[in-house]
Amino acid sequence: MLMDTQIAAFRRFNRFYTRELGLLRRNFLGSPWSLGEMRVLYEVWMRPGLLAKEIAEELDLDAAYLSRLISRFEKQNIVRREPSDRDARELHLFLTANGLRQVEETDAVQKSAVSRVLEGLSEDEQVELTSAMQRIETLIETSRQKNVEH
Amino acid sequence: MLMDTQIAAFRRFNRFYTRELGLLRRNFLGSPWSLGEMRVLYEVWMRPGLLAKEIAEELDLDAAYLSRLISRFEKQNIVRREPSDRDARELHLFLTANGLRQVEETDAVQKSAVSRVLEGLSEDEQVELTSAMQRIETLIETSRQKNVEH
DNA sequence: TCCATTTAGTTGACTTTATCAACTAATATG
DNA sequence: CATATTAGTTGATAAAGTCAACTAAATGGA
Repeated sequence: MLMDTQIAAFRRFNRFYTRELGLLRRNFLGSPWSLGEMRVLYEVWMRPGLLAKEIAEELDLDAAYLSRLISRFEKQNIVRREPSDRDARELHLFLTANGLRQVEETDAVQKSAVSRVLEGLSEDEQVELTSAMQRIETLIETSRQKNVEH
Repeated sequence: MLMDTQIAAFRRFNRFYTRELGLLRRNFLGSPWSLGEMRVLYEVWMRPGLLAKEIAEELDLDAAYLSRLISRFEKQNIVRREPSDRDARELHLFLTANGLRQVEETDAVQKSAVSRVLEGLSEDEQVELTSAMQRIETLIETSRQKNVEH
């Protein structure tokens, strides 16, 4: 059984990538938002009209925490809440024009942070890197399926 | 230039793996420590006699925050501080016997959490997964070298 | 139709995590 | 020796996250 080596490699990667994500995170400075805030805005950006509840599920955030985040975004004129026609409890979320502009700016900053890493590699290596990432996603999803089935 | 696709894939992976690490994190429940605490203890475990300063650099933690973490560990009889002979400002850190036992227990829990993911895969896939992880580490390190040079 | 239950979101109180600046004591350096 | 630097601590806060109680609306029977 090679399992033990595999486990060690897996965990080493987790430590490595935690640090790596931490480094990238510093690059978000310049952006006015934390990683968590950015991910909420990213969801609203990608799927306009989303409900808070759906974001909470997607990102596994506490409803109370999220509600406060969104209130703050609304006060700052970044996000707009729009009552649902079919269910008055629901509030659909949208970026305001102002919010869209800010999110796009931040997105560009993050893009260039990632870009800087890729630029340190040859084109072949770039493909290798992102292929490896895609492979990991696929394999972990595969494993999750198996674990859910049972 | 494929760059844009690469950037998108890279960032998708970052989002994916952030979530993934978040899930693993929940599994640490059962362990009495947060991810940050665990990483500090892990450092002391792996490199007995370490200084707080070295941990702060390694994990990029605030000195004040770390100082308090360590004080708490000391109160809980998990970590012991030992003044350095050559420099009285320095405090070498060690796990106590009690601390060692607890860290080992937690380590086993984490191992089995990772193990569960691997078990959802065939042996070939397991190797593929951890190879992809190692490849990513190597490539990102390579890129870092290039970026540091300049 | 009524009533119990569930659901989306909010609010208050609180804990944990993290940051910043000011500080002490020890060491290093010119 | 005098000044600057360093390891670590402390106080004051801020930011992030959690939990329970709550409101208002919708749902699903009996």
